[in-house]
Amino acid sequence: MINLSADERLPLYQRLRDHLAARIAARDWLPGDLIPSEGELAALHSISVGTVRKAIDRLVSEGLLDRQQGRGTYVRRARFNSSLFRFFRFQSESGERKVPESRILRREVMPAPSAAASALRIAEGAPVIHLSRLRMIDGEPLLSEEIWLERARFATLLDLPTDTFGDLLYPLYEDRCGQMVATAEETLTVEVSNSMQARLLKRDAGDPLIVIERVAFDPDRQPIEWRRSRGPADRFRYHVEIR
Amino acid sequence: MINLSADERLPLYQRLRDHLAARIAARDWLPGDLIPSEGELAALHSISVGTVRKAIDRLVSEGLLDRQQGRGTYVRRARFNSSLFRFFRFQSESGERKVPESRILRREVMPAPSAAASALRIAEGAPVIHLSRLRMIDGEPLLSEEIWLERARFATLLDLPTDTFGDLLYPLYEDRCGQMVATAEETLTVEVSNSMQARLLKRDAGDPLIVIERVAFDPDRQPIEWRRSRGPADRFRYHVEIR
DNA sequence: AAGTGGTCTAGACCACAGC
DNA sequence: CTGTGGTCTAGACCACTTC
Repeated sequence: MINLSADERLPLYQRLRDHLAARIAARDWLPGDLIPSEGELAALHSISVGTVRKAIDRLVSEGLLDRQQGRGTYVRRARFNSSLFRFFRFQSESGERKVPESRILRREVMPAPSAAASALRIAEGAPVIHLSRLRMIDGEPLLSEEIWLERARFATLLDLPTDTFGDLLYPLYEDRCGQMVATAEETLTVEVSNSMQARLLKRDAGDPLIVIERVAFDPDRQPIEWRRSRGPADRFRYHVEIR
Repeated sequence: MINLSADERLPLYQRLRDHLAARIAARDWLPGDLIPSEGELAALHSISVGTVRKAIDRLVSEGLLDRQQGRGTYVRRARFNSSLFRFFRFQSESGERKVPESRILRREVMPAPSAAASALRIAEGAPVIHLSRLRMIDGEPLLSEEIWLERARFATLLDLPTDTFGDLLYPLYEDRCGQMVATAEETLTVEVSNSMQARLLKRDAGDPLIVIERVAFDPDRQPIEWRRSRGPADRFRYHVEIR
């Protein structure tokens, strides 16, 4: 039997949820893996199957797990197709969505600026990796991104040539740094572009930009990445359902 | 005992969910009302409490019900305090949120323009009520709204002086027209203001605007209102959680 | 003290996947 | 056929609200 160590005042299913989330975060099970069956988990922790079900229900609704009747319960593969598809429309919507091309413009280690430090919950001035990146579709620039990562977690990124990063960062984080993005929070605002941003995005200075600030969390709810992306507002479109 | 009539192949909790949702749509219980306790519902339909709980869980996660431990389960009040609070920030965030003042600038009956007709799923040119409305906080204009309503449903609005409409339309729809808004869909884009919009919102022509197009649905999922609102982009802020 | 929702258990049976 | 998740039951005890 394995102990659920967390705060005893919390309900059992909550503690099991946290325990499972931690095991996923620790890459005990990788995305796509089958986790133990409900019965096995119940026996393992000496709790009832109903309680295990409730913990798993939570993780499914949080998007970490995926049930399949008759087969079992899987760790879900992270599929953040990036903010691009949620927030921007493309004229070239001819059928399939393409993954936008990415170009890393800059990579440096620096002391964490205060906004990045507070988003990542680390000390101001602690060493971070800063990336500048431009994302394009059909050669047209759509997002200019500034990305901050705690150096301790992502040191292996520094050994890799930036032109081998590929078009998506999150798979790179998983493969190279063992860091998995599970959820994220984004805040959108509108800004007027300065001349540098305008040049990057091939717009005119003074044109409106959408600014997307994102904090990405691992399955343990620790913030691991902070980024600020800017894209031309004329391409922006966002749809919500409210209830 | 009351029969859950729906398709017998569906799980019991699903059929109960549908039954309860229908009773809410039929205004059997009004927003704010206490529904019968879990035990009462179980006895009423001769099913077990666990099954009732699961049905109620669904409705809670769909936003139709609201549980309060020790008190009971309530029909959730539609609290669309307008897009204002979801999409805009206020400097005067000192404590409580105020309901913005509203001024109806214009009310007319007209043939439905094609965008309104397709959103409301009525014939193009069918008679609709068109309202223009300005929403302000502390005297500062924040949203300029154009609203379209099917005349058949909302005819009673035409008998009411517009200066008695009050600051919120949805309570008015409920009280005067028996029309209840349950859900909505919104699409956000960015536009550059023309001189008329700029004057209304006290900005300069050419300043960026957030455009919010909303279709509001009744509990039966029929569209009942279409509106297009414009607000100054410098006040815009939107937060999403992704998973 | 009585009534409500919240947690937890133990077990039955069903539906589906895979051998 | 076996093992998995999905549905449903019946009942215990806890935590909170109200009177």
